[in-house]
Amino acid sequence: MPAIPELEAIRKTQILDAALQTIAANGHANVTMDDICKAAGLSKGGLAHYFKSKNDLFKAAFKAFFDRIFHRSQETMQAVDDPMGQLLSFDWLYNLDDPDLNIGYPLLFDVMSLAAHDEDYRRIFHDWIDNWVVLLEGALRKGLAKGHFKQLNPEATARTISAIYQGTATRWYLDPESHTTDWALTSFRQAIEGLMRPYLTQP
Amino acid sequence: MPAIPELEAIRKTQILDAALQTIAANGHANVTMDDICKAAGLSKGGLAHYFKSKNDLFKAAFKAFFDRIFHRSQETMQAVDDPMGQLLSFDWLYNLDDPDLNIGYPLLFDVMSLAAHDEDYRRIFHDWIDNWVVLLEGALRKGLAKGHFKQLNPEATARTISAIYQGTATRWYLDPESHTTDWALTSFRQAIEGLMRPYLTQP
DNA sequence: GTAAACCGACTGTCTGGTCGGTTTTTCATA
DNA sequence: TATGAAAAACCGACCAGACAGTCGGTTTAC
Repeated sequence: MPAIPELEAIRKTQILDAALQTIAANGHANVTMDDICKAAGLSKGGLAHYFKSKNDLFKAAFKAFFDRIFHRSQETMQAVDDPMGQLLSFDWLYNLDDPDLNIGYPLLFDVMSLAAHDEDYRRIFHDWIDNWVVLLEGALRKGLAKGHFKQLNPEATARTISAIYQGTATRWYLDPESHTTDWALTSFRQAIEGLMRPYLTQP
Repeated sequence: MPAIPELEAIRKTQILDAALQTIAANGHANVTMDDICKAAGLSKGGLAHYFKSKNDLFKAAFKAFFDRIFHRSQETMQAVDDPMGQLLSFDWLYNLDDPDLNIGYPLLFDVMSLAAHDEDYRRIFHDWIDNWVVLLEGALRKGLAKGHFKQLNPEATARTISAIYQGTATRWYLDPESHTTDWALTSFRQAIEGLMRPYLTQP
């Protein structure tokens, strides 16, 4: 019987947080279980009590993080009312003062490189994308319902918009010397506005 | 004295090719020197004669591949004359029958995840991007000179276009069930055409 | 003969997972 | 409330496999 009912949840998030920090700082390939143990303040055996294997832990960590970041972007988007404004509401992606992002970008790159060879990570990537798409699709449908937009395929367009965000963000994060924040902000706005122009009812 | 003058070059490309195939198939983190030795038909000592360390070999392999793919895209683009056509000439990126791409995508994801933690790989990524940008910039400058385009910043716009390609391609490759080739082709065209519309002289 | 090219057994290190043991908590019972 | 058995939580030494790099020796080319 459990000591404290919430203990398992507490320990698990403690371990997952430690794993995320360590993976983001060093890359998944350079992280050992000992590293995570130290970061989590637990012993090897203690950690094994909660996660069967390194693989299990890593997958759980990635899933947990992308869930968190999704909920956050959902909130940010819902703070905006105008559908077009919602589509453009992800400029917080380009703010490195945000601690989530310093974890999020390395993690995303790790997931992508893993997804190229591992079905489970492909699934994690897929789910993450789908979350974004559902959000953007919501804004597009709202715009259609309000009569701001016309004739667009919400899902396909949502995927395109999200791909534009990702493409711009990748460059901005990995090669900041050549891709300033100004460039990133201007780029995604111009690209998304250009993409949406044919679908606007009031030009 | 060298046995055959060209031997070193032959062996090196032989090893690099083997490394690229193996890395692309398994991911850089899952490749051992023995794997590459087998793929290259050389022994450990033989391989060591040409590359000091795993690190050296991997970096050389990545560089070699991105060089190759750059020359190829250069040729493809120069086969098109119209500047706007040149900007849209990278649809071969969305053809998985192409053996280069089955190597290229996994490699690109590996480089990005490595670049997040290693300066040398950041440089490789940077150089690769720059090659693309120079190509696209050329097309944009040509369009300006010919009077097809106006008022655009060639470098910034080239970077945006290249980011659109990359964002779309990433989705298409890693999550093909939700991102069909049709979607990819339509997406990048719509996004790039939308981006370019304000800069066109003849609408 | 000599140097480059190549071989493959060996070594030292790293690391994930295991496992016997210890501490802590719970709870039934007196 | 005291007690003690049982379960959960946790520890860390240990093991076995994997792997990069080395090195003495062999083959090949000139």
